[in-house]
Amino acid sequence: MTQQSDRAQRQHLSTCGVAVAVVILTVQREGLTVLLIHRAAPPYAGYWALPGGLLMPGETLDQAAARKLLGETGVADVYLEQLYTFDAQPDDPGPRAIVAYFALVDAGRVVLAQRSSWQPAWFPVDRAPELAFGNARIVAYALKRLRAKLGYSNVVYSLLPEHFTLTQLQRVYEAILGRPLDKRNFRKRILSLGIIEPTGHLERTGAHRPARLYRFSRREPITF
Amino acid sequence: MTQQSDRAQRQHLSTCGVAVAVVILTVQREGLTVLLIHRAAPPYAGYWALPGGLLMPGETLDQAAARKLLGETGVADVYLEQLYTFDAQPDDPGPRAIVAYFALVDAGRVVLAQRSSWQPAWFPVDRAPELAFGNARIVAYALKRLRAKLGYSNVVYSLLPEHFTLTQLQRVYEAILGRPLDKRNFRKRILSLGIIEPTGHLERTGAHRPARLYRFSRREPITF
DNA sequence: CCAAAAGTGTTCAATCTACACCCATGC
DNA sequence: GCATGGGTGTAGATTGAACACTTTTGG
Repeated sequence: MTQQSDRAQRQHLSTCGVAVAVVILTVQREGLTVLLIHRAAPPYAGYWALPGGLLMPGETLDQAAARKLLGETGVADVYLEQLYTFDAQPDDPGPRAIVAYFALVDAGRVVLAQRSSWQPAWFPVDRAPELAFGNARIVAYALKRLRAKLGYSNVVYSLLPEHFTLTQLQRVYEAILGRPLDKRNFRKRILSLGIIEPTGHLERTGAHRPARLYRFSRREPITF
Repeated sequence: MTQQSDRAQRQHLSTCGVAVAVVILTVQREGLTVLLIHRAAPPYAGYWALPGGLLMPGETLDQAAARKLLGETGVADVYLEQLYTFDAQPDDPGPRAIVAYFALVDAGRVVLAQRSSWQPAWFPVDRAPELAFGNARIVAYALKRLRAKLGYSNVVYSLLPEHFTLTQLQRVYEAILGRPLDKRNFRKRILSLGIIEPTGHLERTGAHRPARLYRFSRREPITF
């Protein structure tokens, strides 16, 4: 987000009671990480916080969340879902309610918006610093929901490239759940879920037997 | 809600961007019914709508929802849960976002707030009139969530009196799901869920064998 | 030839589904 | 004595969990 629009939002703030916050998650070598921005100005100057801000005129909640996501990461068309609406902390100025979203992005496609003074950075979800605005409860909630959705949805489609192997997919699941999974059972369950399909091509990289490539049948959230 | 506080909220309206709406459901002879109020004044004069309104100063979202529920029905301490946050319809005045809740109440305990000009009334969920503020999507969502939660939670505790028979409980499940359930399977599943326990007493009313009475182990939402 | 990752089936336990009859009571 | 609703068990199918070895490739 630019400094201009930030200022515009601050003026808007006293007349608008609702804000969005986005829990942007990705999987890297360190495991599951969350994108945080560093606050330079009060309130909570010096703290880290979730990307977020006020609704702009004429904008829907989903659009505001997508705008925040795009502004911080440069990505669109990823898994983005409303999580829950939290009360603001009693003593915080500004909005009364925070509509939280969570998004999953492929770390490889993200270009962090270093242009702003916000210094966005990835933190492992279990080693995040203390957060502004009581945002920690939002991250905890996102994590819980994500883990629950792994079992019956295609949430992770935006954490992987267009084509991928079952082993890559399994690594993502393991990173999110924080525990190893049995290979054969994983393959059976995933295939019976019907969210992915073979491309018919093979991956021929690496010092091993070529691997069948898959893709997600639908690259959009499936709701049940 | 009184006319005074309604007027106070209308003034508050232009400075506050968030409202709550409550889908209050109960089970009656006709099946699952939803509480609606009749709008006398614009916007949507003459339409039926969900009980709702703006957040009052210093109040949390949950408190606002509970206040609305108490104001319309006189009940508290029932199942009340946040559902989802919806965008207001683009052309509607007032709040930008509607935080929807759903509540389940025992029709026997409710005293409808006939004092106001709002004429609250129960409508079968599948035969409700056209609703103001695009509220129909909220009712549909509540219904879907309620049915999903039946299988693994104690949601229905506030639809039944303190003591009840398994058959009464089954009637409630059938009314919500809209289909008959097998008696033996229902009893096995419910008992294995561990949300109810026998009281040790018997119901001796009716021209039939006395029935064992049960109660819910916890009369508060269980979160999983 | 060796390291690295891909691929593949079976057994057992637990859970879910379908299904029918006898019993205690009030009238 | 009969109508009403209460109470109970089993067999078959499905689902989920545990578990180990062979294959192909690049270096």
